[in-house]
Amino acid sequence: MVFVSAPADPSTEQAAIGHDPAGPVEVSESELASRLRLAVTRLHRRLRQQTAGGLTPSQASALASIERLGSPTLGALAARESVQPPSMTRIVGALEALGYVSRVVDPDDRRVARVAATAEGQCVLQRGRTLKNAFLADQLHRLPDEDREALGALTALLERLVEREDP
Amino acid sequence: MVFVSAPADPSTEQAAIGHDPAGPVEVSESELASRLRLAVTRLHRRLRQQTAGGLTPSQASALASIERLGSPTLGALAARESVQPPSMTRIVGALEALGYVSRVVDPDDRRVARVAATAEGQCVLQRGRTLKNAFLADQLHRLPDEDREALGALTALLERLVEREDP
DNA sequence: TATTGTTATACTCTATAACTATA
DNA sequence: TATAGTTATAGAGTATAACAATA
Repeated sequence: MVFVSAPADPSTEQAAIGHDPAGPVEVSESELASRLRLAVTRLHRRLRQQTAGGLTPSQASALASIERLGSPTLGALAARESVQPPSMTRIVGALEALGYVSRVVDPDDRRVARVAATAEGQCVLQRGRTLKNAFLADQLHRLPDEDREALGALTALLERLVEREDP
Repeated sequence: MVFVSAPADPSTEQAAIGHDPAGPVEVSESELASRLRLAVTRLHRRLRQQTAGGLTPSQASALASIERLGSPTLGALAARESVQPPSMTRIVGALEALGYVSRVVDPDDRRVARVAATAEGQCVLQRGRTLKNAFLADQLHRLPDEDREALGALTALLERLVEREDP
């Protein structure tokens, strides 16, 4: 059982999540897939526009993965990010130019390039600075508390969805 | 209160949402915004790859909005999709070439172009055909039931988030 | 003159193919 | 010969600026 909204007060649940006054709805897989796909497409577009000052979405995502993975090889990073190696070369190149990551040739196998976040890169990550969160954070701020909490739980779900290996 | 799995390491994450042994986690707005942004970026990338056979994400999204709005003007559609008018001109042009929408000059104000889905376009929408849902539908199929239900709620939330007027 | 949409152009992100260097 | 990464090139998708048609 998942508590989407505060379970103690079911009367607020309808108001919080979705528009359907009939309450919880059976959602078919394909319809849900379709809606989720559209929502992700649009939200991504909105987020892409918040370009001023920070990293691009790809850069931010890669930087987060770099820190999480430690010192991944460029290939491993590309796989993790669902991107081809040449694309990752460019992304990492940009991050390197910004001073947020460093490239180190692996001593054991000199074909391999390992990527690590610099101190400055870690700063950027930790502070979540990028200004690009402003729009989202503002939207989240306006949500009812239950919705925001639910969104936290469900974002974790989204994350798992993306991180599955089998594409 | 919502019980959220620790976002730090998905490989150790629990199967369903509510059972993190570390206990409840407070989710700050900015951290949540950051995680949601990354998740959306990555998921969008994954979905973008399912290109075979169907519409591009932009086209699918626009087509869905066209049907929902009835016969929107091109400008209204652009606003709804968070895209500039020139971009929408291109997207609609592609959909028109595919035979899924038709452009009609508004008789009252001949500057205005109204866009409507053709019968074939509505077919495409209804059948949710695009093959591109395959990946997502498959992933959803593997989720525990509770998670899938929760995801339905999340999607509704996401939709509302995107549809807000103030950018 | 103001507004709606289009055309022209450029930038970002990503992909595939070909190449370099190590192994 | 096989592998890791890079360079070269091309194709989406979107943006801004300049333009056309209409009001």
